Amino acid sequence: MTDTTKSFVNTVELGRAIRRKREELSLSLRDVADETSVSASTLSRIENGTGKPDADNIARLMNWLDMPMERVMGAHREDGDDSAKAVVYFPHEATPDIVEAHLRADRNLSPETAKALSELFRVAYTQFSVPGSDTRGRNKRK
Amino acid sequence: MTDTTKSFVNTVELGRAIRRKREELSLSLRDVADETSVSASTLSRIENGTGKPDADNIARLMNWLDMPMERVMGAHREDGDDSAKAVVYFPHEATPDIVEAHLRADRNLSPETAKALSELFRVAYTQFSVPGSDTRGRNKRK
DNA sequence: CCGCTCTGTTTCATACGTGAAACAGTGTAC
DNA sequence: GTACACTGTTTCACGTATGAAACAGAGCGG
Repeated sequence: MTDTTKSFVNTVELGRAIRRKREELSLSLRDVADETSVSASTLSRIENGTGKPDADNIARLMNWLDMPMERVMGAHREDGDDSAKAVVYFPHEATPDIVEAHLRADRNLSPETAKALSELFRVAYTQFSVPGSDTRGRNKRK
Repeated sequence: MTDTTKSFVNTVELGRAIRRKREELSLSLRDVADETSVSASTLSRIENGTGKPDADNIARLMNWLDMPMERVMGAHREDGDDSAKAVVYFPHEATPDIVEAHLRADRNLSPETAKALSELFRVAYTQFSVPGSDTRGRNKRK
């Protein structure tokens, strides 16, 4: 199930980002629909992570979010030495979810900071993540 | 204004890039199909610019091309340069120093977390940094 | 209470992208 | 010749993403 070689488009992340920004701006689904030319129904499905959005719609929404494509369409394959791709090994084993949980659990942490850092971590992680699987101690040497 | 009605996915550019690299490597469609998990038929259609590929397939092929998503999705600029490097634009204006200052100022934040996150941010930032946000100038300039 | 207007969600028919397989060439060997 | 192994292209049944419209609910004014 956690086959990273198959699922390239992180629709869940996209959906959450959209909902977050939309609620932040107090916009309705139809408002965003008007702005992005993505129908409200499709928008709802995307926010709820149902199905896989069309490429055009993804692009439109990424544009609306002002979010880099790599954030959602990050593809890391485990093929050989492509030294061009930077790989970072994070201190301790940590996944975005774990970090986010940590930050969220830290009640003394200001919400903005927690959010920003969580988002930051996710960006960096999805970009640099070790090709192996999740929290396993297997880090691939280059 | 935000004429999002335009097609964001430049399939023609993608198709040409694939064909170019494929022929450069003297690979058959089925070879690339094996490498990318994209069927040869779909690959042929993409190379010929027929239809609009699935988001997953686009991501797989971008990965195979080692080409940034912006090249195909969103505002694409005409440029003969093939410099393909992953670029991440962090949300909001944030430099490692600013973030570190924030973390340091947040006294309620556990020191280890603060340190780890600060370090993490610096690593990610220096890796991905978009020094001038040079060529794009689309927005989010700094 | 009854409309009215907003919200997000969910049918529903349609459109289309998909991969397997069939097809059409093109060499190359025997 | 005619087999065989390739190539790229296209057909075909199927799955599914899509937007319009219908739906369910909340809030509000009359």
